[in-house]
Amino acid sequence: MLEKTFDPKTAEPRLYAAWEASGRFAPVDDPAAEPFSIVIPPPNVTGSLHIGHALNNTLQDVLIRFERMRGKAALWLPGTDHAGIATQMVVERQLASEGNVGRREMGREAFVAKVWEWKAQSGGTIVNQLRRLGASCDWSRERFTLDEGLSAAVRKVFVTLHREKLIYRDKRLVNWDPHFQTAISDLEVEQREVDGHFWHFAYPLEDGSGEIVVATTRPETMLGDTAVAVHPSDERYKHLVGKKVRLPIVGRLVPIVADEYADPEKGTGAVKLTPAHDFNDFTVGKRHGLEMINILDDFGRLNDAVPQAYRGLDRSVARKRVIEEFEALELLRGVEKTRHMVPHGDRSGVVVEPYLTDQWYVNAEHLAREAIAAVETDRTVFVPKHWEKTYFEWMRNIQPWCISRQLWWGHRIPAWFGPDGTVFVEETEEGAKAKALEHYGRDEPLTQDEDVLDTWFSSALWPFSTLGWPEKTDDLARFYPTHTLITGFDIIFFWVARMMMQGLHFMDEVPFKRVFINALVRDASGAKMSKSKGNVLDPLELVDDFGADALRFTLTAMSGAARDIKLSRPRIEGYRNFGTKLWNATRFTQMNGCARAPGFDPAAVKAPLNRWIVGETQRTSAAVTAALADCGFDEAANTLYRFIWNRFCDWYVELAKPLLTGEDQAAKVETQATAAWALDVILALLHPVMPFVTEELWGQTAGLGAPRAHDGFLMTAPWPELPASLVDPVADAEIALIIEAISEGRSVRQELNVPPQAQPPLLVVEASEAQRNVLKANAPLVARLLRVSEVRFVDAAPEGSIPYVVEGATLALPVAEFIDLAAERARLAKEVAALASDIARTAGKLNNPDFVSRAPEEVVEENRERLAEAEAAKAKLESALARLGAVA
RNA sequence: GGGCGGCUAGCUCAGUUGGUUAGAGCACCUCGUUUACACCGAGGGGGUCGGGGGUUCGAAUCCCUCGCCGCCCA
Repeated sequence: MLEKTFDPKTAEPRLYAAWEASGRFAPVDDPAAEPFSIVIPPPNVTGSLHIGHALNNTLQDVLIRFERMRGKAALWLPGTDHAGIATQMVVERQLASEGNVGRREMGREAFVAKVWEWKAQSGGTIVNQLRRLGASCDWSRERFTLDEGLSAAVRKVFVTLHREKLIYRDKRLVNWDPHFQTAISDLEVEQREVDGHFWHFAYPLEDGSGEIVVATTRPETMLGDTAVAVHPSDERYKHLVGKKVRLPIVGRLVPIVADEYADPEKGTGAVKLTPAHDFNDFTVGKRHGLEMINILDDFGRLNDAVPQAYRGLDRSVARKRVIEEFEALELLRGVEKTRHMVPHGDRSGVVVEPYLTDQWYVNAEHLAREAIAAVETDRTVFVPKHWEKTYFEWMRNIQPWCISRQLWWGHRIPAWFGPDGTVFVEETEEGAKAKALEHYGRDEPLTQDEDVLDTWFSSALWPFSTLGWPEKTDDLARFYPTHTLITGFDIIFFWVARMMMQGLHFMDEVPFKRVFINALVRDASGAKMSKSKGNVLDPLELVDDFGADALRFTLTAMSGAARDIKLSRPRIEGYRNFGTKLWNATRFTQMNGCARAPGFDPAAVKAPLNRWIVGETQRTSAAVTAALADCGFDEAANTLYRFIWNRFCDWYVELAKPLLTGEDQAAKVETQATAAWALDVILALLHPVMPFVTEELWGQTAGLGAPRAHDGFLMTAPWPELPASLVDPVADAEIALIIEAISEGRSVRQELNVPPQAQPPLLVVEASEAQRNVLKANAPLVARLLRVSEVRFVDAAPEGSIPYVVEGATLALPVAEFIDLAAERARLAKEVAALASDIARTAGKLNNPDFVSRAPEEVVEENRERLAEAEAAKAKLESALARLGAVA
């Protein structure tokens, strides 16, 4: 006998261990099985599971379990990402907190060794947390972006793209993060609106004929100014173009140039140009051949290109000093407050500097062409579709991708420099040496590029590098392209787009046929969860409190992708209760001898109740299958919830009780077998969403009756495929009548405050022949659930009985002695009013010639029937009301 | 400034291609411990579907417009 509730705390670890030990997380070996693969969005190796991971991985697990049960060779390939900046940051912080020397003092080799140590120590955290969630990843194929195999893939891709001139070295402005002292890509820059000022600075004209006033939000950059620009058609300044100004403080003479970049409407209409520290100024500077003076060092301090007094100052200190000096020189012409966008590093949070350096770039524009075309032609589809727009928007305006990072943790760039700066890009040092020998005619010392690659460079290869590429492995042949990618919209650019580019370029095939973009999890009030706000729900804590199934079901049921998920504990609690409900329904069947019958054929059951539940089960299985096949995770979950709770438990189990305890042995046996059959189907359908409780129940019921065709784990049991012919409309109608008779009768009783103990008969006043037969055959059932003494057939409702109409039949409860006549009149009047308004609406439609002539025939017919039914019901209730009036 | 998403019951959300009386869960009120389940059962109240306009026989659903909220890009 089952316990009263499921105990996730003990059962989940036990079940997971058993699954994992079975080796069945790996795809089946059967070459006939259709491959179905997904690759995990690799979490940061040193990270820990947050609620977003929980959602994303739950959906992946739902999908992979579904396809595995459908008999596919289902592979969910897991792994982790080395997460360059993030990990290096964590380790540096840890070193500092332990009072160690910094990484620079420590040296590259020692530092990287430290990071590996940290990875060894904390790298297992997140994958173990995924296990707690129930993720059925094939751990035997687990990969890490810095694995030797993946590193080989990275080198091969780099070298190939370099040969194709799609990777090149260039000196241009990059986004420089002074905190980490590295370049970052455009995507890693966050524009934040901040309060600032416009300072108006006067630059004296060289010839002493006056001054020109420029406005700037960044005073310190004036130390690197090399021109002033005005709009060519700006009458105020036309006469100054070609003249020079002498930069205060610096003393440098710089030209006034005419350029359309200067906006006459903005500020003073004249703009200072610092080509080495502003993206716009850089472009203008190129146009006019201006000098580019870099005034900063890697740390964001002023360098030796500025006057002595400023050297070594932090940029923020320098800003204050410049302003003070302008004031002292009486050249400050004004200050206005402004709000403006300032670029910040997304990891460091510090203000990013445009900085002139040599970096490696990918010609993303070239690679994007095919990636755009593939989505345009639906070789890869986004679900929901509208995310394609976001993808296209970015892809069509893509900029060169800066891929070098001045970090130590990552894939070191496979480029070696000779003494004269000649670069040799090869997969190995030996290869580079050979090329150098060829080039120089003798051995020359080579030094490898110090930089590493952007983490996303290796992530972009994930769908094929994890399958063994560049080796021609069986896995690669079998599982590439992958089927579905499930990820968040926040990394469409970072990751999805780049996988599309690299996959198409190197595999000539899209990396995945479908991309499902999952929602963002927020707190109950809709705010983004963050540690600083303290509104974070820790998925592991939720698993502890409610079990993994409850959390999974909640996330799945709320995953309607159009909107954010507002997660709250009461919601999870409710779905925990759902698991308990199923548990107890199983417990009930167990107590009542429900067991699988050998050779049970659901199409052959006789009792209408059993025929009905068989049909309902079929409908549910078809709906759930269609939903899951289409990434309709929420729909699948909600369909199951309604079926299991509101149909199976609320009605089937209740209606089956008399059969299970009754005298009719044949009906009893059939019901036991049907219940066992339906429950097996339910467990299978629910398994992808709630794997633990279903697996446990599957195991607990394994010994009841005939053995299952599949006697292993539910996880690998076949998915229910039931023919639509199992639906029996006659049985449906019969059960509908019974359910309605009971429901409506209960409603009458409660509304009129008939005492629960009272057991009047149920009177059947008017009903069709078929309906009479159904009510007669099921009299004990109705009597029990409606708490009436019997079902009695009468010719007319006696005085003081309370009639109600269901499915066109008139039933009545003789409960006059118990009730308040005024309450009953009110009830009837309310019903009559509701019917009257319905009649008015329907009649209005039918009296409209346009409706009758233009609406489809079946819609018109439906309305005619509806009107007739409502009118009949209204007449019955009105006569009852009249009788009551007479009594009073 | 451009784009996307949202606005439906007190709260969180469903509502296929326009077509019964717009649904569910939670919360709330009433009743109930009938041999699966109080992590339960029965019943009930509660919405002019953000505003306005339009198309249509018919609009929560399609179109236009305005408002508010959130996000992305510049």
